[in-house]
Amino acid sequence: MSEASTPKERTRARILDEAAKAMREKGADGIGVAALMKRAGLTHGGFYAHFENRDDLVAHAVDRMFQDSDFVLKRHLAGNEAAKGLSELIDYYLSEETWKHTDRGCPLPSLGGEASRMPTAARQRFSDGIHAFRAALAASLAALELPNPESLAASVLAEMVGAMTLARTLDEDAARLALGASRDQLKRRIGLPIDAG
Amino acid sequence: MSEASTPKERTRARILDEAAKAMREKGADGIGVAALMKRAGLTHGGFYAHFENRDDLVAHAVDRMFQDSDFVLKRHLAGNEAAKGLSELIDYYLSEETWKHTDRGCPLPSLGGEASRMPTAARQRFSDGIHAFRAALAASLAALELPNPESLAASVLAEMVGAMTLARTLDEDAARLALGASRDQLKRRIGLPIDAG
DNA sequence: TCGCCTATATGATGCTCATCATATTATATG
DNA sequence: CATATAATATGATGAGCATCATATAGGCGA
Repeated sequence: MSEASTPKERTRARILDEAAKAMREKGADGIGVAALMKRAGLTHGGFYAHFENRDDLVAHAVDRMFQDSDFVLKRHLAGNEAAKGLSELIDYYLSEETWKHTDRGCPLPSLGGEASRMPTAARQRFSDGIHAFRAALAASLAALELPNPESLAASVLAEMVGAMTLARTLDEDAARLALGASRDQLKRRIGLPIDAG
Repeated sequence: MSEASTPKERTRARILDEAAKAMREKGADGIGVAALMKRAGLTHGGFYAHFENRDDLVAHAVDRMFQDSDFVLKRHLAGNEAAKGLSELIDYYLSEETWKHTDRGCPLPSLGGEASRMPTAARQRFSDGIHAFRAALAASLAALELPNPESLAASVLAEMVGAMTLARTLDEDAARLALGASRDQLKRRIGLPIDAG
């Protein structure tokens, strides 16, 4: 997942990978230091050679999550015509695959609500991640020559995050409906064709 | 806040009021049994005379939160023309007042992300609350004779929840922009007039 | 006023957690 | 092969937690 030069850096990256997965799946407090280190194939003692304390870990884990998110974002938006990129991104972000795999990709649906209660460093990472996501959407929307691309981008991002948040608390059938509704409405208001399905 | 007949019922209601406030503010795990009972003017021992265990408390506290939310919902939507009611609801739900007072009203922005990780009883309460919210929106949208009111209602709810979730992780200036953007875009797509401001 | 029952308080138990001091293993260098 | 240094392991400490057994207090019928 993450490459690094020294063995220690590789170990640190492994810890962060596991933390990023576990926290998206179980919440920021959902995994303790000992359990996390075990998942990384280590014991709890070595933890403080890699991080100042648990808060420091959380902040860097949030970074790691937004790296995943950015990767997906760029995979769809970059090197695609704007309309196609946006359509693909909406379909992927609001897919049943994404619904199922709570430990991957964008941290906002699973941890967005907790972000405001996190220590400053982690919270700042969320803030930066949101701005970057919104800016990427705004650029694509501007390319489509839609009016107020900045405002529309904020609105689109809000709906994407909200729809997945809600869908994840619903059972599978209700989630399917909610996700489909937001995929359709989002494409409609961006002026994209709506595929049957 | 809540009335009841026997003293014990009044005590229980007080505990639930405090739990509902504290959990919206600090997260579902943000307050322990002892601290909660102290906020209600009691000590920790009596807790189990009112609730089976902590999970039971959480489930009923979520109920209590959706009662607050429903009250606000109906205050705006009922006994108002549909257009006016929706406009007021959007303005209130996405207001800076709501942004500040994390311990009041709808639990979805603060706890929506955690809901999927809660025990079944609490999670079911969230699911019911979402359906009721969506149905109320759909009824108002249908009165406006908009196409696909059910789908639109799901989409509008998603944007409302997502916008407040994101705004709460942003600083005040960025939050103001995000909330304003979603207020405008929501009204635009519902065909409501957009007030200057 | 006396005793009963309901509601709340005290105190204890066992668990999980973050953190740290110290020991041990692994790696690299001479 | 020996030694120094870096990386991880062991074990302990103290705090906070949910839960429960038991004790006390406070209102109500006699």
